[in-house]
Amino acid sequence: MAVLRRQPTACRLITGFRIDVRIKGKATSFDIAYLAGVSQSTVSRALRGSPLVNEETRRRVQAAVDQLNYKVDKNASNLRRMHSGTLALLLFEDPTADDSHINPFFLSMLGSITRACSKQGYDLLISFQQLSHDWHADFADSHKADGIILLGYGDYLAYCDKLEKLVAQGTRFVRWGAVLPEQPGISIGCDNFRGGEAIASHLLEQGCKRIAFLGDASSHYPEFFERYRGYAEALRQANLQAEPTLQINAESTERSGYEAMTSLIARVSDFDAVFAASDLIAIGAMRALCDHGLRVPQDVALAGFDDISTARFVNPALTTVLQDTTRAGEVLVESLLKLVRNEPVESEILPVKLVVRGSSQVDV
Amino acid sequence: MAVLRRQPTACRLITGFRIDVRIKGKATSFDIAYLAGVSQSTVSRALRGSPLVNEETRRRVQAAVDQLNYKVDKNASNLRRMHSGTLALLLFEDPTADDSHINPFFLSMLGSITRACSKQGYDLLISFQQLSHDWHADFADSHKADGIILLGYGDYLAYCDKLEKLVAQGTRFVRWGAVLPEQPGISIGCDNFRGGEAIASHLLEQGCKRIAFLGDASSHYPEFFERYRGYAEALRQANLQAEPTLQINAESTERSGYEAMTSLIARVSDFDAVFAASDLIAIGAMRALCDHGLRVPQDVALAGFDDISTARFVNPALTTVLQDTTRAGEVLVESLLKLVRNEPVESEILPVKLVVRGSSQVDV
DNA sequence: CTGAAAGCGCTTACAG
DNA sequence: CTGAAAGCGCTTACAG
Repeated sequence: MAVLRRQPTACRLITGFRIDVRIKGKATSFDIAYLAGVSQSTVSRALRGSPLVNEETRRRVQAAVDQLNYKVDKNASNLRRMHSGTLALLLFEDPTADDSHINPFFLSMLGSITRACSKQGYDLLISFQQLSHDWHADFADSHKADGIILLGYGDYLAYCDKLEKLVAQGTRFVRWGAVLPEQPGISIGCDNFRGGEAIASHLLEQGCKRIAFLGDASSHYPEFFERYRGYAEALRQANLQAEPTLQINAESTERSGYEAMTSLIARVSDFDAVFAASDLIAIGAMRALCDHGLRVPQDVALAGFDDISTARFVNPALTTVLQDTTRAGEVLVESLLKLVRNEPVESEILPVKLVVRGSSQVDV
Repeated sequence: MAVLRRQPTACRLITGFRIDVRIKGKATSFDIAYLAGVSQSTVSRALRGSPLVNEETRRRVQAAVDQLNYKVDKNASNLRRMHSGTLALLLFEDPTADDSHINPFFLSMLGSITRACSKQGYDLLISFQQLSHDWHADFADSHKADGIILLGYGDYLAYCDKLEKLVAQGTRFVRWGAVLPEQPGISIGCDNFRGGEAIASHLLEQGCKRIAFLGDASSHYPEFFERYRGYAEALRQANLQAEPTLQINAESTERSGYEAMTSLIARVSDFDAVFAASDLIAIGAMRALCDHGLRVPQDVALAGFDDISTARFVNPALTTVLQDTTRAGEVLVESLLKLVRNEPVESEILPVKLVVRGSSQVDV
């Protein structure tokens, strides 16, 4: 009798659909409905956890689902619900970077973002982008993602107006980076200023007086700039001054750190400490110092920023600033989902922690 | 007149749909059709590059698309085409690993896989998985992905029967790992055996006689085991033998390398070289050697495997084996797409390259 | 609590 | 070369 009541489903079966199911593993909600002896609507309700479904019915549906190893088709579900259930992560790279030069810090962020997404039941779509590309239109518009997380490095000013465009077209996004007034959209970042201040204060406490800064210090790279401003502030409080000759531009790679350090050594002889704007820069700098016969920390104290996992294992171990990437990933995803749900969201600055290791402890 | 001919579209407009378009940025192919003065079918054909469309018509459609910033809805398109346009990457981790302990080598792979995917017009969905989870059913079944790339570490034997299940249920997948006979499915991997052989031969040429191996050497970890077998083969060719006391288990983290090295030092005093099964292990080992007053390479020559970007910048720079991750990513994606298209595919072993640096050059 | 039906935005035979 | 129509597999008002 049940069979007679469900003509459409029976039809599917008669036309060999069941064989299809077996072969391709593509049972539909109609097959579940047939097996459970209910309507397809009820299957859908049961699977979406609707309170309207009777407990006993729900159990029968679940049994059929298990038996056929059924999974709701995301494409159909998303299409109908006009919602993608997916967030997109755009990871920017310098145009020059090859695969192996992605900052491990971003990997760590990637891991925690992925975890945070799946905890919220969202998928994560990842795209590596050159800053120059026309990325701003790509994701949200094609309904692939409900919102975008922007992560990466590169010239901030060059992509600022793309952020404006995103805001203008109503795309939901959050970015990881410096949190400054007047920025378009929502930003989440760590407290770069206090991190820089903490490093410089620590180096001053170690008795260092001439502390070099390796990394860009301009509004093109706001995160490094904030670290620099924190460093300058700590110097000021010690009645010292940040000297332009002690600042060398570097991007966040070991190679760039090596080169910056080499050029500093060539230009200046009386520095007693180096604050590298990232751990990768610091690792390159450490190598350069060593190649030039300078000992860390006896001749030059050294500190980085990020606390990537290698920092603890270089020799000597690297003093640095820990960014809590797990928390960062969660805040990014939570903020973006609030945006998606049209709830109010604020930019947020996450605390950092100074991690002192051998590379800066002069008297050890 | 054109308006009269397109009732359905006109309807959409009358009911305020156009306002929707402006606000939500969701133009549909019907809006494009209206604007271009053609049918929606033609819009779809034009956009999918059908040869059936007149050049002039195609141009008009394109103009409308540009004007409304239209993007094809992937959910609808994929649903209709019964194809997701998406590949999934499952990255396995040890249950113990936290975010910051992901091997940079896998990041590098991730980058090149992402690039290879977008070159082929596919999206990449990423999921970090514990080996223990019920991951095998997750992706392909829910139509989120046309195929799966498996990448990661962990006990091979523990997940081998899950591979069998994947094969049994017809899921398309390729895995990165050791390429061995009798494995279920398609595997792509580097030539771990020759890599291990090359390292050991090189160390022997440097005059080393008692070469330790840091890393698992059992069928639970086939990649490390292949490296170990290569190492043992090189020793054999030099009329030496791999000694069990000189092999210490380690997983691919700096910490594990540090611990393995420490325990080797405690147990054995007369080794003159260390071959670490990965660069991370080597970096941890280098630190442990140093902490115990042993100099690299004067007292102990050291080599790793992978050539992560940090390898060049530790001090001394690390001798290692380069895996071509760019090529690896391409081969993984190409092989998977062949599988998706039901074309024949074979497992493949990619060549490696010995990279000699300071850590193993005893006479420098 | 349940079922029949409309519709999400496309693609693609089918019929000119 | 083009259009009208069916249908991909769901979700959700609507009507019991």
